[in-house]
Amino acid sequence: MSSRNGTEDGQGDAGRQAAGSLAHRVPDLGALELLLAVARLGSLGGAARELGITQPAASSRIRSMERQLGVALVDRSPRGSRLTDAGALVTDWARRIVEAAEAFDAGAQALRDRRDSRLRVAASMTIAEYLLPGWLLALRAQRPDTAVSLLAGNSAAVAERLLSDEADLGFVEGVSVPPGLDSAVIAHDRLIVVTAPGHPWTRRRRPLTAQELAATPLILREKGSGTRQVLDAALGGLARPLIELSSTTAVKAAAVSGAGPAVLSELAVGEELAMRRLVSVPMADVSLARDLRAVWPTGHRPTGPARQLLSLTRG
Amino acid sequence: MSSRNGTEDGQGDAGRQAAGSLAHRVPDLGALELLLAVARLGSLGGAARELGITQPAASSRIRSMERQLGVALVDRSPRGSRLTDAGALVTDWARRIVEAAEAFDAGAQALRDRRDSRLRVAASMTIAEYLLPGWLLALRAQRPDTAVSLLAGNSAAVAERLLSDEADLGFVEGVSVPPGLDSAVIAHDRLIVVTAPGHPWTRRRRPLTAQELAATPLILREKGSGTRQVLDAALGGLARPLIELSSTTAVKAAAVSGAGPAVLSELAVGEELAMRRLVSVPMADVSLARDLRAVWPTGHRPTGPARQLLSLTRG
DNA sequence: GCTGCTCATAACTCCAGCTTATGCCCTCAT
DNA sequence: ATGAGGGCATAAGCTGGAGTTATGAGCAGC
Repeated sequence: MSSRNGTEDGQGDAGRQAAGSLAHRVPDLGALELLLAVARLGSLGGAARELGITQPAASSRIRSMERQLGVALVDRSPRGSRLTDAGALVTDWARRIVEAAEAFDAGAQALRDRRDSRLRVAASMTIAEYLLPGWLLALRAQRPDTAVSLLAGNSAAVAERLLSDEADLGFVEGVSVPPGLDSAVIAHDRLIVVTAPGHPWTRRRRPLTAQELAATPLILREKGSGTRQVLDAALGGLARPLIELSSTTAVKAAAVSGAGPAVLSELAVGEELAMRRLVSVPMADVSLARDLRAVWPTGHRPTGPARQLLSLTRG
Repeated sequence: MSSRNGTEDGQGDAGRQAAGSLAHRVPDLGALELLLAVARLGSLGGAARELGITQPAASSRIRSMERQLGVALVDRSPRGSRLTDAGALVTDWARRIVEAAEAFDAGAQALRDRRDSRLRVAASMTIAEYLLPGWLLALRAQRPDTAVSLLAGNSAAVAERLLSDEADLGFVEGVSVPPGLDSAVIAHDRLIVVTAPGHPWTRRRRPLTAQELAATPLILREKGSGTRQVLDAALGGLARPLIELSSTTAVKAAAVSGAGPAVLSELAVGEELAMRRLVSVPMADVSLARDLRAVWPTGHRPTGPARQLLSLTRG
């Protein structure tokens, strides 16, 4: 498969794993970035230069990654390095991790740069969690020098920040727009009913009715949260809580563990649905759609970086 | 914000970053896992126990993560630790990275366990890249003890493995099912035309016609690839290559850099579209849909783990 | 045959993260 | 009140991984 490299590969004791949490079985970010650079540049040394390390460091790091995974990733030759078939696959999977890390970084940086940023954003939790990092990344690609600060809170907090001129642009997910603000719909979201696989509702043949939903104890966010507001409005204030939890994550975890049905934004459960950790239960007559809106103080149309960010969120 | 912790936070020199690639700005996987455990258990010591390290190690690691990010993440108190608001957000972003890492791990492990696995899967590249890791993760959740091996290749290679009994279940994306195999459609995919933002096609008011597409030099996969087959069939074998590249990734990279329009599976460009690195160009009269199919030797209906994996891929 | 690209190996340094040992704070039950 | 126990912090010492420099070897093209 290779020329002279002698990676030795598999067999050894690489078949086993079990030991060590993820961090011991998955190469760290630096190694994954290096792998992507090698894939792109076709050379260990070139990749090393790009990352500001020396060639032997890169060589050794790739080698130890191959040992860790038990798979040969690159085909070394005296005139460059190409990915093996397995390496190409691994590189694609690695790219996913790196992209998630980039989103993390964009978000974390916005969280850190509290004041004196060129663009101050206030957003509700669901948007801050699931959408904003991607937007910030896109913004950074277009304007690398724009420092962005982020403050996450509920609709009222967002409105307050905007009106006191502590933020330039806000994002909310409520049913109504807080007074004193102009808004534009940037996306749509829908609440869906989910349960763990195996729940009786997953075997229903007819969609669930609002009455049934209202009659069943549910895992819910606390009163006052955007999610809960929409649900209560749709059911006429009748939602019966089985438990009330204060974060989307906690609700998901409870639902996954089989505690009962939950109602959540479809943004929040994409991964879980794809992986069959949760199953969506069709609804018949209830409209749980809600708009996601960008908001700003009446009159103060977004300009400069705020306008640019806004334009990124459409589509 | 806290009791006595003294994290000191921000200011220092945390506002700046720029230096160091991602790996220097994003905590490593071990730290992120630790953070998730703290969030779940509400205690540093508890999280430490779960990960098999000591309490001081956990404490110090969380602290250095806070220093790295310049944000206080957990609120320490003599009776436990809770996430701060910022911490909750960071934790959600971290979960994305960890989930990508879990998919990586599931895939890598399948790649390593070449022979003597309980379930041997052969899949075409697009499926192996984008869908299989998630399925393997779901399978592992249900049957942690099932060792899976993965071999990626084109449709012909998949068919060959199945027919020579070197694989138990296959996945292909071609237009036709190779002879000797039974199949079931498990999902649908569509090829879409994409360009970098700013390309003239992104400002079109009418959808693109097949003729226009056929008349324009495109960034394409090489002849023989599943993607190219579908495109050539849809256009009547007329696709004009601007360049031919041998991996989806290379095509994407070329398109992002503005080299020209490309035709790719929508599975492959989800991230790029969301982030506005690429823009989709609507098509008028061409049907670029294709089925993704599970395949197995005629007669040999999947049983055991193969059947279970198959059931995970539907829906 | 020389030059320039590639990669590998060896010896050494350094730091991040781990451990053990210890102490303070707070709560709860006796 | 007072101890027991859970939770966190600090200090000192160890270790391994990742980095460095220095050097050698394979292959291409002039």
